[in-house]
Amino acid sequence: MGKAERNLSRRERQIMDVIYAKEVATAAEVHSALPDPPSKTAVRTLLRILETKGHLTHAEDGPRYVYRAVRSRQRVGRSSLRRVLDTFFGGSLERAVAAHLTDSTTELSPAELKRLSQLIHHARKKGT
Amino acid sequence: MGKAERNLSRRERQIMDVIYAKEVATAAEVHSALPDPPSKTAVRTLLRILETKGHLTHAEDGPRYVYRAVRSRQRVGRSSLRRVLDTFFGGSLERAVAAHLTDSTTELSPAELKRLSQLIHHARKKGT
DNA sequence: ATTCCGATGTTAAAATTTTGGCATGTAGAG
DNA sequence: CTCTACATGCCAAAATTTTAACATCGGAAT
Repeated sequence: MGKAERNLSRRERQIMDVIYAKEVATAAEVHSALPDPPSKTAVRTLLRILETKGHLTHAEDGPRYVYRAVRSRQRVGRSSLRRVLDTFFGGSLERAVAAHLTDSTTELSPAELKRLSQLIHHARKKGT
Repeated sequence: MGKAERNLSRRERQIMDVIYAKEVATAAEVHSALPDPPSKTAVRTLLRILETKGHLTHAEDGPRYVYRAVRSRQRVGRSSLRRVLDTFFGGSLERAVAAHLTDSTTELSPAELKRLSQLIHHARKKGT
């Protein structure tokens, strides 16, 4: 998690999360995806603030705005993942994967496992 | 990330992160690990608040308190990981791992890759 | 054309968060 | 024993965050 994300307030972060998850969202969509949502007006205010701070941009879609994150999902995702690894798994991807696999609520399809396996296989070859 | 963590303020979260990363920490340690640290008094106040809210406990070590998280690192780590997967990687572990492996700042030892490989291998056998 | 609906911007009050001053207590050095 | 250093608890001020009322604008339907 980068410097930028660390300085977001709680609501701001919740909103950024919604937008990262959906890639793109209108104020109404953000509103309905928020936990304990405040009024729609309040959500719009936050969206405008986030835009002012440079975290979001919007495009106009007819009468409404469609918001999108400025920093790419890939980029922020990577640093968020790293933060989780560092904070909870001693920086180890392996430990994180182990924890995830043994999580009872996790369901991995055989296909996904296979792709994962190939991924690791590739990395091992490369490293050698 | 569970309901509990979602309701933490920015500073509270920063402090919880420090404690999860170190497993255990004194007020002074938390203070020196915080980004843009406020006064030590301010940190102690936050620690007390977090304890009141049930997120931390302390044990006495001579004259000072040693704080520790109430919810286990494993447990919170799992849900934090899941939140990152859901928010940035469409819920897919595979995509997250792919992103992590191609992250230029990532250094994985051959040994870790091997263990990772075995981990997946196991999961595949089990799933079948 | 007019009205209605739903969108946005502005602004300021309410609530929460964040901070540190001050009082107090205790272990350890001299 | 006394003094110093550093710890804690309490509390209230300062700063930030969060909220929504109100004003406005524009498109769509009657």
